[in-house]
Amino acid sequence: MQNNDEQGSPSAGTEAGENAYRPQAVEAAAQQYWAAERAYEVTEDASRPKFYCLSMLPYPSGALHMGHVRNYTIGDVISRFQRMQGRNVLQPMGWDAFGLPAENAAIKNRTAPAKWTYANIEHMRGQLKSLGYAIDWSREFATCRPDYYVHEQRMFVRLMKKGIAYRKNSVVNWDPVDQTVLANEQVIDGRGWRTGALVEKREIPQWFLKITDYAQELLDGLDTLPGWPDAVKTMQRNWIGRSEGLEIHFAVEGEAEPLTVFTTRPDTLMGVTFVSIAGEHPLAVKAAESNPELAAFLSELRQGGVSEAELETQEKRGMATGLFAIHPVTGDKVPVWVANFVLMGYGTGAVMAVPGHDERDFEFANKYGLPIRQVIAVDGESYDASHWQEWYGDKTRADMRVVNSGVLDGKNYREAFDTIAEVLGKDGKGERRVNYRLRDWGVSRQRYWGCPIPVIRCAKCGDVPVPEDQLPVLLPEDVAFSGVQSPIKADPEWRKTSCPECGGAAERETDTFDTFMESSWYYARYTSPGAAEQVDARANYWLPVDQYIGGIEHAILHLLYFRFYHKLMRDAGLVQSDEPATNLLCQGMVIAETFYRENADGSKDWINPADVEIQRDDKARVVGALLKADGQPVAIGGIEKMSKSKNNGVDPQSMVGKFGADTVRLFSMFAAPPEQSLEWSEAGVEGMARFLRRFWREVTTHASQPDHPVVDPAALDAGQKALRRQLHETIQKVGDDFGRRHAFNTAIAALMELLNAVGKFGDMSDQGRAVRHEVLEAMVLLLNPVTPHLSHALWQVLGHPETVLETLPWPAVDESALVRDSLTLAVQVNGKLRATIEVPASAGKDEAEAMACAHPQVLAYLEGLTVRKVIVVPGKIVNIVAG
RNA sequence: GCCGGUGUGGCGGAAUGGUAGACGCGGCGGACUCAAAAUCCGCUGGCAGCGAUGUCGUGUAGGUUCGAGUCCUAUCACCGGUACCA
Repeated sequence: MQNNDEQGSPSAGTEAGENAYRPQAVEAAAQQYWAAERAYEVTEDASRPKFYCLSMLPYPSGALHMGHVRNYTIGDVISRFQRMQGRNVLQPMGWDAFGLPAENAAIKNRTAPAKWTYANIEHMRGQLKSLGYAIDWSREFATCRPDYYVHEQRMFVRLMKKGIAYRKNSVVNWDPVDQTVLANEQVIDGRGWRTGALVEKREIPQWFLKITDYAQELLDGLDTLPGWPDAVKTMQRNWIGRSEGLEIHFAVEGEAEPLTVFTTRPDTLMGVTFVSIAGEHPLAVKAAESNPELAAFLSELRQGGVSEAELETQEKRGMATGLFAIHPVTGDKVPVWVANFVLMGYGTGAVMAVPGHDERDFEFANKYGLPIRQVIAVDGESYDASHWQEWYGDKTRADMRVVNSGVLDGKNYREAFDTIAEVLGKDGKGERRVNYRLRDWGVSRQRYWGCPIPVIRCAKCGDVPVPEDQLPVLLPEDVAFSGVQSPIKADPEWRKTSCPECGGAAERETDTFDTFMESSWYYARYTSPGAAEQVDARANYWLPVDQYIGGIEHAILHLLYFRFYHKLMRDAGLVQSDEPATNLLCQGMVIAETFYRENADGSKDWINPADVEIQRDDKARVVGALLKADGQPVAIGGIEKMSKSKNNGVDPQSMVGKFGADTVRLFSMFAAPPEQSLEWSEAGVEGMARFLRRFWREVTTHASQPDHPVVDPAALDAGQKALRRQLHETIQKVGDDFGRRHAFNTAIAALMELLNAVGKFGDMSDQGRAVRHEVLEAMVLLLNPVTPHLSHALWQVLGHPETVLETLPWPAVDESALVRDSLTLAVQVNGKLRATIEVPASAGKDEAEAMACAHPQVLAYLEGLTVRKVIVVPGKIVNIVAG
């Protein structure tokens, strides 16, 4: 059905066929040559600067999608560019092979997750290879193989011994019908996605890594990363959430243990009118034992999922426990309430409530009729307990003062903070404390398709790490997936073992690791293929990663665990650097238009953009769309992230088949700057194919011309000089755009402009052909990072032997070619453009000002006005201020 | 809810406080062709004008500046993350 020649190679079968650009043949030849030469396999080389260019490794979901193509093309352009700068470039690839989708596929298709995963890897590797990336495939691995995860297990048992890995209870989503733990993604509107049952919160024991021990270092480290985007660093800072405050102990009537709260606003302590605790707090649980109404409320709070987005958007609700806390300064009794917005996982699970000066407490107090006390005042504002105002909660205002608070009266935030810290400290009722929002990393998953946690549970000895000589703990791959239950949890035989310490009967841990564990250290493993330990000395040659590239959706979790794990490896003596990557580029999503038809029952059938024809009015505005198959209208659903559910994904493989890899690569780099979202447009892709055909034709036509002398800069006429100047300006811009700005789209635009100029340059004289040759040869090299197959072929057309282009140097800028005789300046009158003037390049400010003021159009605007001031920006603009 | 980001012609985007709309797509007109495709040439932000040109214009409302798409304040919409999707 699909005939490539019909759509892809328009000149096939025409007279120009001999000379035509045939991407399939060009790409196959280049890829074969690179493979035969092992062109991109690298080893450590102390004589050259290294460059480690890393793209986030793919999850083998089944087929490559456009997001992968974009990610890996950005990495490949940077890699090839850096090679042409003389660097020893490592660009590896692997597979993040454990994960939930393999289990879902297993349940749906009754296949083993391992089989599904390996088949996907085979398929996707072929797809990646067809795109011609300069990858060192000899370093490839899949994280689901024991020779990969054994190192992760070994690290974990060592971390247990260090006390960094520990076990505690924490809350999960529980599906009461399937009797399984659900991922947050599997909870939809508070119900399990398969069963539709109301989800409950349930506490179970889980393994954690003490990332909070590294909170301060992770925070401080951000200041050592100028090559990371500010947005990512800001998000990580806020996520870690360092705050300085006081931990304050409230005695509770009838209880031996005090109730401890953390607050950043001890200056408002005298405004405390109640204390709020989480539903899971031991005090609340105890109080509920003798209070059926409270018990009912607590069980209501247990309904629903555990995600922060769900918890934080719930209506604020609470109930009195009947308990009273004693105010540490006044000795007053204040009630203890359960509130659904206090989370057991944060801080101490209890907060002091200051409704007068905290907006959430203010709403809560008004809802439940709890007292509100003003303890802060600012100049010229009166306090009204029925309406919240911004200044109530603002501790930064210079004129804020504490009131109604005894010894604190008249003090500002800082003074009151220090005073109360001292007062409470003396009595042992409170102390200064730095708190982090960051919580320890829960690494346990109650799933099958993951790395087994190497722990043995013994009734006598407790949790015992699996001895290192017994590692790896293997995950069986040949399993039947009967229901939703993990096969290793369902199999009593797998669990059975003996305790390494007492030798008695014991059971293996059946939970597996969070898949973020594998993706936290894979970058280090690429440097040390085959190493007996996690990494060897080679890691210190390649690390840190010089350029890391991946989606912005990883800004917090993956990129924080990645930094944390690197520090764990450093503290284990495995690597020497403090941070894993010096530069980070976060690419945007790939999006596309969606189309659908609505069924009688209101459901929607989503139609792929490839099957739809767009209708436009005479101003080219989109007015509708037709299904190609039946010519009948379809509805337009808006532009969204490419996804299976909206059927708006464009298959990279079919695009490569139709246009060739170079065209696909060129479009994905041209259509948008890398950090913005990219809208797929097949018409846009056709434009790129057009550009490459024109370039091909220009080079092959030129190559068929007679020989020419070398360029003699002194002998050039104005037209030849102008083209040569544009070439060297373009070399300068493309180098800067690729190397520093990562503005690939504008680099390509400049190359298109250069080709347009060559197309108009009809000069067939000796020097004309010599300049054209210089331009085309440089363009082949400048385009090589983006369209390496085409450049590989055209380099030979230009008379060179076949070679790996990355062994050639990047074109050099000839500064003397950039010199201009005159410059164009914009002339403004009162900030509005009124004329442009040509001034000699040597002209100074005074000369430019004089010429601007003498311009007839400018004089017309100045009539009747007095010139008050003239601003001259050399080479840019003259602004005449007159009135 | 909270944290971060984005908003410019019909569309993707360009403009690193200095001529808004480079480059590409789409559209319109023309050349070539028996015809079509491909290719090539010209035009293409709105309004007014035959035109030269004028005028408005970067989500919305203010502000700073000789000069603001760019900086500041407020606001709206959309996107990403929110700790078990990866």
